[in-house]
This record gives sequence, structure tokens and C-alpha cells, in this order.
Amino acid sequence: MNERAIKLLRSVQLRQTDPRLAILRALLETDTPLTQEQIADQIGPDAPNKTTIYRTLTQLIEKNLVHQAYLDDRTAHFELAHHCGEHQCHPHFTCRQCRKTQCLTGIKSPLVQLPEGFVMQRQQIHIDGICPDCRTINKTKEIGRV
Amino acid sequence: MNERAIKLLRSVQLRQTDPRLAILRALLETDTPLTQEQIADQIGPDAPNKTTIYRTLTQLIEKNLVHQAYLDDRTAHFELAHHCGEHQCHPHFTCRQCRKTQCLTGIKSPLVQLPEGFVMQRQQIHIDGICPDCRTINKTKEIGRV
DNA sequence: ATTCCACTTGCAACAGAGTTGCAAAACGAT
DNA sequence: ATCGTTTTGCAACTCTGTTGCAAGTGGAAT
Repeated sequence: MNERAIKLLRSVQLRQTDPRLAILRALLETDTPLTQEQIADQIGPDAPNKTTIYRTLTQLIEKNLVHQAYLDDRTAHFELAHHCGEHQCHPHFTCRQCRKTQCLTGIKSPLVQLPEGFVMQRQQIHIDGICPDCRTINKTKEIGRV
Repeated sequence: MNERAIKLLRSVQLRQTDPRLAILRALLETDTPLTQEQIADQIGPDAPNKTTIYRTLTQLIEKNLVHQAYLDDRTAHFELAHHCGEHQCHPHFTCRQCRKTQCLTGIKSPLVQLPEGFVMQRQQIHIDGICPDCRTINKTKEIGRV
């Protein structure tokens, strides 16, 4: 992971620093969009200051290594952009029950046909519903009740 | 507009109060998702307190009259749900240049095919790019430059 | 290896959106 | 008109994210 983080930083000509490597490692290790706080938690007690995390993420977004996902809990989530196509990020799914969000990277979805005059730069899809885990739990409960 | 606002409140058994009617009128009068602040501005100097606006919107969401749209400026936007299908809201378009958001109500877009085990409740699509107005302005500038 | 300077970091203080507790006011059923 | 419940406004607060500034660091040049 560290190798890949170093490569990523080199590829966009950013200086190699501990905070940046730690943040990239955190993003590389997970497959869900993370908040600043989740990134800090994942790094542990030596996590960089939150200001540094935000500033680093902003730089990585400018370099197009990271995308920001706006989900439905008014906190910005960040993820590596390596699964995204030119005009479309993968869809996100948020479970209404357990509130967890996951990326649906395996799915292809058509781009919306925009009316005359609009230029599309990026399409994001956000779905909410019940995830398989919660659904199974619910079913089990129902059976128990009968 | 006031008639419709009154009807809407009746239909969900909420007491008829000035703040609620004013908020509903504001939403009925526009075709873009509004923030709390925009709702207050549109109502004018007699706008209800922001706490009241938020609480009212929360109630209207519970009654399913209003939807919350999560756009990319970390402020919640609200709109009437009357253009939305069961599993899908209309897509939203935000212009990167003028930062305005509009609803694309005329457009139909297919639902994403979720993997086995997921249950979809609502799909939201958010697109950003350049809106027709800004595109025209840009073109005019280019011509001027040549 | 050392020097040097631009780039980075951490801290503290701040800004803006949204929430909560509580007392006062208003709705609407009787 | 009365009365209990619901609603409202205010102030104080929480949380996410930002800014200014001084101190620290990477890495290119020597």
C-alpha cells in the first residue's frame, strides 16, 4: 500500500510527507467513501491534524486522484477516483437502516440524456434502500415473530 | 398558491399556521431546490425563524410532501416531492460556472440494476457541467477573442 | 553532508449550517 | 370563551469545515 501511495504522490508531483502517505494509505485500504474523521480514526493516534487532512484532500481532488461524494449525512466523503470513468463515478448505496454507504463499482449505468444546450461533466448516482445484511436480519426477525 | 398550500397541509393533517403556509408557498413558487436561507429570503421580512423553517421542513419530509436533495455545496436543499416517482426523483443539474442548480423534470432515466440482495427505495441522480446560459456566454467571449 | 527556501503542518480561533431546551403564543376542538 | 396540545421564537449550543500564522520539513543546489 505504501508503495502505491508513494507512486500516486510522485505521479502528481506532490512532496512526499507522512501525513499525505497516511491519508492515501487509508483511502487505498477501504472501498467506501470516508469522512475526515474516519480517515483520522483509521490512521490511528498519529493521525494528522484535521486541517492537514482537509487540505491534503483538497490537493488530491485538484490533482484528480480523489473524488468527493456528497451523501446524505451532510458530511463530505472522500474516495480515490481510480474506479471512475470520465463522466461518471460509480453509484453509491446507503442503507437506511444501518446507515452504511458502499460503492457499487461493478455496475454500469447509462448516462442521462441531457436537454439541448447542457454539457455534462460528471454524473453521480446515489441510491438508498436496504442492504443485504439488514435485509437478512429483518427476515430472521420476522420468522422469529411468527 | 395559497389554496394549494392549504390543501397540502390538510391532506397530511397538519395544523394550518402562517409559517407553514409561507414555506409551502415558497416551495410551490419555484422550480429549483431551495435552502433554508433561500426560503426565508423568498418569504421576505416576515419569514419565520430558521428553527421553525427547519422543523417545518422536517415534518413535511416525514409526510412525504417534501424531498431533501443533497447537492454539492454542503447545504441541504428542499423541494416539493410532486414531480417524483416512487423510486426516483428527477435528476438535478448544477452548473460549475454559475453554481445554479435546476431540476430536470422532463427527463426519464432508467433505474440502476442493483446486485442481488439490495432493496432500492430511492435513486437520485446529480449531474454537473455547464448550463446553456453559461455555455452561450462562453461562446460569445470566444468569438470576441478571435 | 550542509544550506536554504518554498512548501507543509499544527494550533487556535473562527464561520456557517443545523439542532436543542424552554418559555411564550397560537391552533382548533369542545 | 376555555383549555390542552401543538407550534413558534429565541438563545445557546454542536458539528463540520476554514483561515491566519508561526514553527517545522522536504528536497534541490551546492
